Amino acid sequence: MKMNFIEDLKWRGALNQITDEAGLLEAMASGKVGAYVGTDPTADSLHLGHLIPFMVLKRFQNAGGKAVIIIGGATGAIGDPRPTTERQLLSSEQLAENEKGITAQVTKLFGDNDTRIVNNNDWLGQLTLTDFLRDYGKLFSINVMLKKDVVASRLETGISFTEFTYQVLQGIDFHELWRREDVKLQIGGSDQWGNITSGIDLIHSLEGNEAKAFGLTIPLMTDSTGKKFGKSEGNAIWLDPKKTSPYTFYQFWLNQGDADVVKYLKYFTFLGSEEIDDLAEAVATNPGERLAQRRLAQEVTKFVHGEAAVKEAEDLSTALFSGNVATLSAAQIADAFGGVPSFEAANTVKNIVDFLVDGGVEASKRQAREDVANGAISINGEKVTDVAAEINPLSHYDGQFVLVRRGKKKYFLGKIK
RNA sequence: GGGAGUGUAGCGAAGUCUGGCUAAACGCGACGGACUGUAACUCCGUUCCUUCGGGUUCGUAGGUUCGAAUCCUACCGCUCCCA
Repeated sequence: MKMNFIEDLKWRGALNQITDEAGLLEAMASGKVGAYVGTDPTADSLHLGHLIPFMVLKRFQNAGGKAVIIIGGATGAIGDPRPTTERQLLSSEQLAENEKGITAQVTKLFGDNDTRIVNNNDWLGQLTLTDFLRDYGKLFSINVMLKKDVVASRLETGISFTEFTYQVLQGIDFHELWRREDVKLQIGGSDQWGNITSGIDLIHSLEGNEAKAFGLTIPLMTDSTGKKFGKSEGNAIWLDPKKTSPYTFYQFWLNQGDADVVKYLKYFTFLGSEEIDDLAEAVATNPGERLAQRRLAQEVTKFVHGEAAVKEAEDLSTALFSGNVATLSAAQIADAFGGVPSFEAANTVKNIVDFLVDGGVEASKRQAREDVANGAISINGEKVTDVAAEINPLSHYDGQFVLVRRGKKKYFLGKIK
């Protein structure tokens, strides 16, 4: 049985609020309509949190819609208010750099025939202050703006006029896309509800109450322990392979707990209900197999980094967790371990503790000594427990590499200069 | 402008009255180890640096003292109340 776009989202647990479910389905049925997700260039890469609305947009596209993505060059210069504190403005250089990075990533994820990627600086950047106040400002009621959750929470601690205005800009975005790209739906995280409804209200003001415009938000993602999703050891998981290697990315998904994996399969993959039900069954009957985790890791890594990256990540995982790394050749090391954090090492014999600290594997000598003494350190596949041990970087792999393992599964690759 | 608080290790939070036993309780996080499914739970260890002698810390700068996170002075930051 085939579910429609909304039913599918509900089944996936990916629907938080929607303005007019029946109206949206009707609009989708009566012709090709567009939906958009906006993202501000607050960093030079997207992370897993950003992926959530994009996945929904992709589903919309798969359901026959047109996908539009706004890169918020202009809104990013203003800053979407956070519930607690004012944002630090980004420099225009930083902003430009972030825009470049994020545009490239989005293009990689969505860059096909049926996707439009636009930058709101193209229209917001042209708007003069007086036009802004006359054409749009009149249509926004301060009273309504003050009631938006984010603004209300900030009235206690203070909010600048700049950030207060953000919702107007996002409203203009929605209208602009409505006008020029036939976009009828805006998709965002649950914190975007206020901004989305601002846009819908603006469209109604400008185009009449009959104008079709819809909004949809996605629930905040948390793991089974209630923690915010998407961090690994305190670090964000980035989509940029230079910031988070495909191997680390793959491992992040592979290591998800049984309690979360089915939820994530629904959220982050395009697998259908039968297949996910089967995987859920596998988790219940044979959790040790981790069939669901493996499938999750494959699917998401494929979506973000491509088929080849999946194979590399799996090969590397196999090498690290089952193989004997000491027997690998230098070429195999170079080939397989590209995804592991690396450092430069001198070609001279060095004490193990100094070697680890100099390579950035350990933060201090005290820590290094502790880990060595605890048997947490392996060099080229051999455990080193003597704090006084000397490391000869040229002893393995044709003198090109030193493979360091800290703990059970953290690897570092020393490249000999 | 007046008044009352408050500032301690990554975070939270004791210690301050009654100076030394305090490199500083405890919790969280983080990092290791055992167990295991490259899990979860649980358990154990570590968590300022170190040439392992010691060194440098409790907002900042001075002062009192044999000795200060603890007492005094000034300054800076934050919070609350009144105007």
